[in-house]
Amino acid sequence: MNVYSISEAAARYHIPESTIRYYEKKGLLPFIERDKAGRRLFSEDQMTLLGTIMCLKNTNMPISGIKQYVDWILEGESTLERRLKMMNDHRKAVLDEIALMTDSIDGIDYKIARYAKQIQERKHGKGE
Amino acid sequence: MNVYSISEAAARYHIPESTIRYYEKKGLLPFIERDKAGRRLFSEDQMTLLGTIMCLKNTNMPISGIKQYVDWILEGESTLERRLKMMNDHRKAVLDEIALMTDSIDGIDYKIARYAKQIQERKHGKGE
DNA sequence: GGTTGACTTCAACCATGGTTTAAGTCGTAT
DNA sequence: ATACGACTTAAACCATGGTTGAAGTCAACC
Repeated sequence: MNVYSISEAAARYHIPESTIRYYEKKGLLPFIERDKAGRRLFSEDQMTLLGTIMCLKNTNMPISGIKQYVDWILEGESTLERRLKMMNDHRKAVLDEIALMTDSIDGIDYKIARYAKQIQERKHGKGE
Repeated sequence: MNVYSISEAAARYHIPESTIRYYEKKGLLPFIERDKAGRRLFSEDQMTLLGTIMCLKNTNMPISGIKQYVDWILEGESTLERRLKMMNDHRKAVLDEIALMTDSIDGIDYKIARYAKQIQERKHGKGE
């Protein structure tokens, strides 16, 4: 079984090592082995978990929510339904957030159009 | 010219009054008049500005960025190009963020599919 | 004329999500 | 043997974006 150092994990997900240590301390990355010098060794499974954590983080799930999710994974099969519901609820929340952002872009586009027009008008007005 | 109270402004944009006071203190809402009892009176223009601020906030522009934008508005016509560029840059950043979220949803969907399958399998396995 | 409701100010407080710093350990290359 | 780079810990520090509390003012209703 291949293992990875913290710098490899950090590089793979484009995050600082300090963030990974912080996540471990918060309980998002349980059971990370160490080599005899005390350095973290990430298994393939833990890299995958970190990938999942990044998906959740990228979609603005709070640390506390991610922690709950990881705790349910550790608890085993009996939490499958809860995990499924959590992911489904989260998916919905993310789609809502994207919709809000998309709507807000319309307001921004309106500003862009107005500024572009005003700048054009000012150019044409020059020298008249 | 119609004017609005802070509670009307809060209701219109679904935010707490405390947030509006906070935004004013941060310089996002300049020149708000008061009645003789010291209560804020929002003009139609200021309500519109608050609407724009909410668009920027909903798309995760930091307060400092919104402040810069408002300062440029106050500075007048000479900042039109800068405002246009800012809105264009922001638009691009928002689209990138939406793309990242959309990609992350794929990871979540994968989990949803796996959990749904595992739950199904467990059901069928029961009683065998 | 007293109470109620909507507002005011200012400062203190809070959660979130990390980042930074200091001091130290280990393995390897010179 | 020593210097270097990669790593470790724990605690302190930081920015962001508000929220909350105390104490007070004012207009209007009973």
